[in-house]
Amino acid sequence: MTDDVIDELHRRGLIALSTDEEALRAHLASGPVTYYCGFDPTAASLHVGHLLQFMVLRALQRAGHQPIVLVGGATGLIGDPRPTSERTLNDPAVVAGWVDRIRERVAPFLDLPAREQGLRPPIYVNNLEWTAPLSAIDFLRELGKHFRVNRMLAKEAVSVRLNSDAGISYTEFSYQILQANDFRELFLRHGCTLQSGGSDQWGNITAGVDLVRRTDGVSAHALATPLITKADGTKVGKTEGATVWLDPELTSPYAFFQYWLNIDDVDARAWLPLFSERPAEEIEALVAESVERPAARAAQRALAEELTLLVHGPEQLHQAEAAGRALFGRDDLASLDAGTLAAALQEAGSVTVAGEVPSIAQLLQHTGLVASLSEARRTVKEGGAYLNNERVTDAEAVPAEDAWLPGGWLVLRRGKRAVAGVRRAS
RNA sequence: GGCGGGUUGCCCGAGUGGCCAAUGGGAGCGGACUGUAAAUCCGUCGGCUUAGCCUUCGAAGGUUCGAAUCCUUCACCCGCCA
Repeated sequence: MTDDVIDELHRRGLIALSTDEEALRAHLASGPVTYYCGFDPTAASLHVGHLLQFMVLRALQRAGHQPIVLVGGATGLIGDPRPTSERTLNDPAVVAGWVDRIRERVAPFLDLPAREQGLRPPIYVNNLEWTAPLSAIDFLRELGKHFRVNRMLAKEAVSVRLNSDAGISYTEFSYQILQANDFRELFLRHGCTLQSGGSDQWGNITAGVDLVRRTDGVSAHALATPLITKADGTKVGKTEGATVWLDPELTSPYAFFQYWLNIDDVDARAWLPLFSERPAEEIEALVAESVERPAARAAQRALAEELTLLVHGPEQLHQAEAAGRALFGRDDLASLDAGTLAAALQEAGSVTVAGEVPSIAQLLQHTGLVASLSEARRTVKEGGAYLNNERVTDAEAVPAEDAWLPGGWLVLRRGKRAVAGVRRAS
């Protein structure tokens, strides 16, 4: 049992808000604490933004505490109020599918350390278990009585929406009650006394702390991570307009690795302590290195390596790294051996063609580098399409016979970074 | 239930009968510069068999030579009143 988790979390910038910190320190020092963090299934997978929550969960687990991972099978059906507009309700069967898929992907973050370092294995729960059986009468009598509408209206997420054109539905307004009840259920079932989450969840989290105190007379605790932002103000966890997911079927380990490798210097330095579990001195050294020789991208590389390893494992990391070297290295493509090329292109994404060879515009579309033929033609016109590292000038042209590289491959590239392979069926 | 306002391309937001595939901003994408950065500048930004054609302005009908723009009905959202 180490008593400096809070120090570590502070050092890494992972605490934006917390309930009485001295009380929390004392609580953590008094013995293993059961804590939880919830994830709502609003998509088939979690993304880079959720990764931050696992950093907190892991740090607490390393300190000897008992993690609970909650997947919101119930709350995912209701929808947490977003500041912009009302959410579209998802089909219950779809949400149930997402719950399973997310739970599968989440395992390595906490199960692996439990197995390898003898830490406490996580408990997995789904709030549908206790929320679905809740009747309207119970909801209103047992839970509703503990909530003052005045306070509920004052919560940031609600007040923003009340003042917007979109307004807020009763459904989403009720969300905080459900999340508060989760905390209480976990307290009753598992003795859970600490909840962590993003600072955008703070209103919901404190609603739970309040509920546990009112109903059970216990002072529960809460921690919230800061909202991470990018230096340029754009959304975190997006690239090429697409979300960077943790599920390899949605975002390949190669693309995941590339995402981190490409974040800008300012962000890389700022995010290193948040996302890296390296010792403080090592992180400082990497930041210094990044300032001194930004072009080497030491901070980006460290993040890419550490997180790809964490999310996808050593084998995938190795392949993602090798692919990046092959595709962006100085070497002439034709000089790469067939095996290296094939492995790299399979990582990057590839399609196989049989029979008559399609035009370059069609190949760009087939590989997913562009969404439509119009976009393919536009890209060529703008000088952004490359075949084997040579700029393409005619979108309708068919790749020449001698363009095929060893192993029957073509390397298509859009812009500087988006690469895909085309293989000829033998 | 009554009255009023609204629904436009990824987002915000102009547009009130032809000059509208639809002003502008943001995001995205490409190029130049670089470091597979950032900032900046330039270009682009519905689709297709691309000097042309097709489908878009909540949905369905209608008026008109012609509609995002006018009329009718429906759906949804917002506000005020009951």
